[in-house]
Amino acid sequence: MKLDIFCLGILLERNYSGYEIHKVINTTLAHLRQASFGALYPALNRLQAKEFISSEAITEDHLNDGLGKKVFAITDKGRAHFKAEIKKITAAEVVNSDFLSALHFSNNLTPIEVSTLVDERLADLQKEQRRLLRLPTKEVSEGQRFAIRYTLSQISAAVTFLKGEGRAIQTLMSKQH
Amino acid sequence: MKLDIFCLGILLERNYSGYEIHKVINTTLAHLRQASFGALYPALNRLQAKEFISSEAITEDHLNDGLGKKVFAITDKGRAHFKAEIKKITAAEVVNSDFLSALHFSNNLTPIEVSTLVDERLADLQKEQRRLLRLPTKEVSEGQRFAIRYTLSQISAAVTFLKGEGRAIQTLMSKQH
DNA sequence: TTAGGCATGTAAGGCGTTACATGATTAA
DNA sequence: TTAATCATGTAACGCCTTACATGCCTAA
Repeated sequence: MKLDIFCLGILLERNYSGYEIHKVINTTLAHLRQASFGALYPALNRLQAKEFISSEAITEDHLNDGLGKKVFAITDKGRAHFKAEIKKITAAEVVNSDFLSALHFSNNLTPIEVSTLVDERLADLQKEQRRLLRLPTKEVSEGQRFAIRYTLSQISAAVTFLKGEGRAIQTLMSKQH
Repeated sequence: MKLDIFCLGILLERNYSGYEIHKVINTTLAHLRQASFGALYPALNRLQAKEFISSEAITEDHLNDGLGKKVFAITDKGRAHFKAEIKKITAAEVVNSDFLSALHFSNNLTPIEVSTLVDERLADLQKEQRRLLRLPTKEVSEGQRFAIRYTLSQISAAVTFLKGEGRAIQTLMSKQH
């Protein structure tokens, strides 16, 4: 899902400034995707150029140079565009895992490097698990709860696997050396 | 992990042509990443320019225009580069799920569209599960087995979740309409 | 007063995909 | 002979990250 469309989806809920959208994506929606400012601001400007969103300047200064806080609202045209685009999404997922690739080639790593990698991944997973568990479950849609629970089940399986087999690989790797 | 480095890792095992590397990545290593020809051939040419790999022409014709089958072999310089690069990999993973994003915003979809999406994802997961189970477990390194088993455990958890809660969401979505 | 968060934006570059272009070999 | 698979490559474009540039507001 392109960032442009993702932003429209967020603005469906309520109005946001660009800075706020960045925060929402990278904190409460971090299980779906990430977004940097360098991608986000041009995306919002494209959406506005296509009249999918409208903006209202909040701070009075810098109106000419485009700076100062702006709050965006989705337009009817934007809502229609979002509904059309989300229907095009298929179940196909793109895989690209540095962690698994490193482990696949792990006979080029020392047992210590492997176990560090596994431990770091475990720590990241548990941090993400805590984040998701802190998220509000009231006042969110069924679909939002679904995405959270799905991710939690994936994390849970990964943690279990790494705690079990992750420990075992360190012993096995040691024997190869 | 950049495609260049990934290719070096594959060539560590044995010599391959570009076409064969493409096949290996997109079939037996599909749980790690994908690669298109448009990315692969320039990557191999870059690696050769840096003397990380060497090539031997197999077919005698088209030697001048760069066409005709070539088989690549990793050099000592390439081996050293790979070992240095794989050590740099951290446990951080990038998330970007169209499937989950669509479900997050699924109040803009009909119950039928949601259930189609879930069913397609389930079919994809089960197809991938069968592929991984058919993969040889002998003659592969401990790390390779680890990556396969990790992915299988993730798929297994996803299938269980979608079969259980995935059915439930269809009922819940219907009530919202 | 200074560090950190709020706020917007541009420029360069990285890494990839899709589509196109070409041609050989092999099995039905 | 024809379709599929083998085989290599380029060009255009998409979408993103990192780094840079600027400046305000607020609480310790």
